Amino acid sequence: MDPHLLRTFLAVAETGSFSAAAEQLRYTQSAVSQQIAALEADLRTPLLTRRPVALTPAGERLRGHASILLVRLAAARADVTRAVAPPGRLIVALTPLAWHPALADALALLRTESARLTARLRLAERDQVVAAVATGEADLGLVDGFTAPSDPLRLPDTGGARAIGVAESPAVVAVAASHPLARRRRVDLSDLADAYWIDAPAVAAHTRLPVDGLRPGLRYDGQDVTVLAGLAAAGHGLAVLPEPLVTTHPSLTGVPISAPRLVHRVELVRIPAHLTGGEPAARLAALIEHR
Amino acid sequence: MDPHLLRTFLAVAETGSFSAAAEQLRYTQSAVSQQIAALEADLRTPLLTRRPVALTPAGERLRGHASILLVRLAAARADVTRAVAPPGRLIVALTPLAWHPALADALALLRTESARLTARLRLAERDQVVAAVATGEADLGLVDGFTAPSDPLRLPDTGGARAIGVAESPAVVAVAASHPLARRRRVDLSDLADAYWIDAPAVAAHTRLPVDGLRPGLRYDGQDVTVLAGLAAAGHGLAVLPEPLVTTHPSLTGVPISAPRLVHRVELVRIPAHLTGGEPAARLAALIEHR
DNA sequence: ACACCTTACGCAAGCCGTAAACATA
DNA sequence: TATGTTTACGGCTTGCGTAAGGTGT
Repeated sequence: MDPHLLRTFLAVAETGSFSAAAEQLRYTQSAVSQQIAALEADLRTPLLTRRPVALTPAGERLRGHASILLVRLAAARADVTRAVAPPGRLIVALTPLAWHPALADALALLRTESARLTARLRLAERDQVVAAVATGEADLGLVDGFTAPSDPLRLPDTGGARAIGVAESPAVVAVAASHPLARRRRVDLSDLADAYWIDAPAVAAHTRLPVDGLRPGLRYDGQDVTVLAGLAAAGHGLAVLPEPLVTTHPSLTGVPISAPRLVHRVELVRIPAHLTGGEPAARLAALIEHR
Repeated sequence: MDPHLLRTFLAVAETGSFSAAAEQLRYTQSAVSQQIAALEADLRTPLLTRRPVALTPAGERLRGHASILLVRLAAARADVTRAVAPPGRLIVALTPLAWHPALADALALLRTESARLTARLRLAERDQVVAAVATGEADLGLVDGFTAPSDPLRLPDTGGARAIGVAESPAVVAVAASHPLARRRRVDLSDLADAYWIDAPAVAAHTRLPVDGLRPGLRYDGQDVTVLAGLAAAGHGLAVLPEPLVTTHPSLTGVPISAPRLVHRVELVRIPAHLTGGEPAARLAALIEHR
């Protein structure tokens, strides 16, 4: 169970191909084959079926562990290595829907305080945001999701990063103004099982909505919220979105959700130990928390 | 950051000696030296001071990460490997104070149900109990600790094990019946900062009591609750213990604690995925939970 | 001087790449 | 037959042990 082997195992699992994984990791196809064979020999269990390449049940379990392990390993390295962070650096990773104008304000204030601050925002998926913070690639993270009111988000276990809620807003079903649903006062999500939904995993992990059986009609793989809103406005399907976002979009109507009780929640992700000093990241975290 | 290197690093950190670590891991002293050197070269940071051997700040941080990583690695291996658990096996790991007669009853009931069940109890420290469950060495774990009422125990992050509370009882200060304190109706822990305490880390992690400055007068390194109670009864010092335990001991008096609010709490540790079936462990968990 | 960690060096095992063999759609 | 994984084999690297060399108490 060398971390090296776990990394190539993950690559194979993700790409679904030995050769693609080899190319991605700059190995030969043969090396990947040997590494997988070594891993299977070590665990005395087949992890993948070949032709087609797919995960066995044991492989599925290993996949979950492996991704966590590799992040924690990187986090450990970052935590030990990180001696003195470059003082003028501030990298914030965030999911698209975690964006809030207040963040812009806080950043602006920060830039007036510290003369030459190089701030950088990076959009990414939720798991990648948490991983980036854990590994020190980002100094701060903002992630979002839909949960029951005041329930924490169920984030993946990754490194020693901690998350605290910083904002909650009502969740609504966003529909085109012309849509019949737009005239409803409120709606129960389970009544909409037959409707078509816009699946935009890179924007909002709709998969995690606490309602099963929602049928995706159109899939959008980009990260731009505007595009998603535009698709909904054009009548391509429904989407659950935070209410403030829908309100600012003229051709969208937000229908309150009667059940299940659902809010859009934003959480700030940070590594406790590394934000005690007066670094820009600590300052920004404080600004966001006590907004 | 090979797991191999992490393991020897931990051994050196624990033993405080390269040669002792080498002996423990069946290496030569030279190999350990080379491994530590490799680790330090990889991380570009000194982890240990030699002569005397002690952890640098970076080493301290790595120690925390390494122990978690190794447990998770073992947990991953166990989770993937564990194909079919031997049906008649049931290993329960527990901390000494997590014992409860109800556990004996549940086990007895289980043995009447399953004809040939080989049950086994293993006493260990709290972290080791969690680790044993995570790695599959134990099927079920019971850990205890002192917290505020209905607060969960702050367990170390180890593997994918989950803990749920199964019992709470009042915490009292146990003193010899002849002790002046025995006549008090109740007592504030912070008033007892000057008293002598019995430090028994293997029985109860008193270090974790939410009160600082308690001065240990006598240290007991065994795991036997009876011995600890006996020491308290003999007047060697005070000890915070669960009230039921003190009540059953004739020569001990339990003085209720007025502040801080404190209870003795027992939690059941288990791996969610592996207890869905009708295995003995799942059965026992259900019996304990719904007692 | 002694205990203990580090360095030098040789050997064995591990690991990757090339290339040929093999399997499946 | 084409695509893609496995096996065979050679060369290089890694990592341990033995033994000699430092270094602080």
